[in-house]
Amino acid sequence: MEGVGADQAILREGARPRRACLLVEGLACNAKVGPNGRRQILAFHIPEDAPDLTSLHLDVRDSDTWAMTDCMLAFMDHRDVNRLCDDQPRLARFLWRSTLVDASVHREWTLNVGLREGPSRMAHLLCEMMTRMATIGRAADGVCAFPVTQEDLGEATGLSSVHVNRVLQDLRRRKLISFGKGRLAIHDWDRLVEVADFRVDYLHLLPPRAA
Amino acid sequence: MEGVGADQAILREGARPRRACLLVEGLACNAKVGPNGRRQILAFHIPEDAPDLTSLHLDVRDSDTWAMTDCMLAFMDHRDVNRLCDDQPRLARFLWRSTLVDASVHREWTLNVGLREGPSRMAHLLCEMMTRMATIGRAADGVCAFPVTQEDLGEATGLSSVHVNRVLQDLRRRKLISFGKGRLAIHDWDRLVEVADFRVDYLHLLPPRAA
DNA sequence: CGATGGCTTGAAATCTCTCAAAGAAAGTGG
DNA sequence: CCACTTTCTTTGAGAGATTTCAAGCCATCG
Repeated sequence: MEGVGADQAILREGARPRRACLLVEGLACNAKVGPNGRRQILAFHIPEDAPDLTSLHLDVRDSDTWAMTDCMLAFMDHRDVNRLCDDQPRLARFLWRSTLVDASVHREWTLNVGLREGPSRMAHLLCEMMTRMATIGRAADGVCAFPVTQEDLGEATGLSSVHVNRVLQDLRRRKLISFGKGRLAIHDWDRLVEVADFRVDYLHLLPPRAA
Repeated sequence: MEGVGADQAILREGARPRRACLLVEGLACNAKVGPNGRRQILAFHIPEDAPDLTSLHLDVRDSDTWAMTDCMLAFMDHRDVNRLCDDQPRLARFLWRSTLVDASVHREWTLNVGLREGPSRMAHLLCEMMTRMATIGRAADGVCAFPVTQEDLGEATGLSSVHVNRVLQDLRRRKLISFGKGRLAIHDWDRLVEVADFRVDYLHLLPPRAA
């Protein structure tokens, strides 16, 4: 278990990690810097995510992982993970599956950035975050923590921070959401989903286990 | 081995394939339709690609796969693939790895669409296609087949077909490329790479095997 | 209390889109 | 082989979304 402070790098592009990590607490993101030094956020990581299963079989990291808040991480050597996977095909399949879900989310993000316009694009991101937070039991009554700046939202959606501000105002004016002070509240889920064109399938959520 | 005609669906969103497929010949793409019925192409598939390893561990397909030209496909039952993987960890790792590379490509596409502008975005796509075609031995002297319409290019880059046309004209005028009649020629690789901000790492190409 | 980082606003500049039409190219059937 | 149809490409021009630049505001923190 290790802590990483807010705005610190967890993993850098070009690194060759020898252990896998699990995000236990905090908010992190996966990002790349493009031309003109601008950053594109490619995914957000919330607790229970494994932000770097990718390195299990890809030598060199192709993107950065940043802690957006103070984070707590758990680690396990690749060697051990691989041994476990060899012994327990079900575990291997579970981990593999989770990387496939990540890929599916990436596809949806490409679509999001590629053909939805501002408000819809932002709405989609917010729907996704709320859904995922709910899945790990960290959302209640349409409210969850989402401690990012408007600039971060811009980097995730491919919008300028100025435009993010205007888009958020638009969504607020329509009484769909509240956002501020690290907190996201969705006031009208159905309408937001509609604005976002949010179809949850791409998250490939597992059916809740019987209790 | 099965053939699929141009513009036919190979796999549909919502399907639950029970076999994996390998593209032997032809050009295919992975795509989703967004709101307003527009299509976003998420990846191109060339021979030797396995366009649907995803279904090996994800029950329901989250995107469509289309044949862009006549395609030839080889199939193998998931059951058999899984059995092989259980017996041969190296094969399992190879297949898993290949899905991780797909994810990496998706990340780069998100960046591409998210923060590069028209000409750069198009240039990046063309660099990627040329590199991948060269990798399977299907490019020579900066020329390869790329039988897509400008509309297709628009769907892959998130640009309108009208704008694609103008962007292509721009790249042609700068003597960087030729494109037409299903053929792509890159005249000045270095400058195109620069325009594209193309850094090949994300493709995670394997070092060529010793002969 | 000053300083810093984040949020908000306005206005002009850009890029990209849409609409509309015309020109090439390719395929089809007689 | 030509006439015809369809699909793809090209052009122009106005509309729209989004960006950039610039400034001011507000909160938080040391």
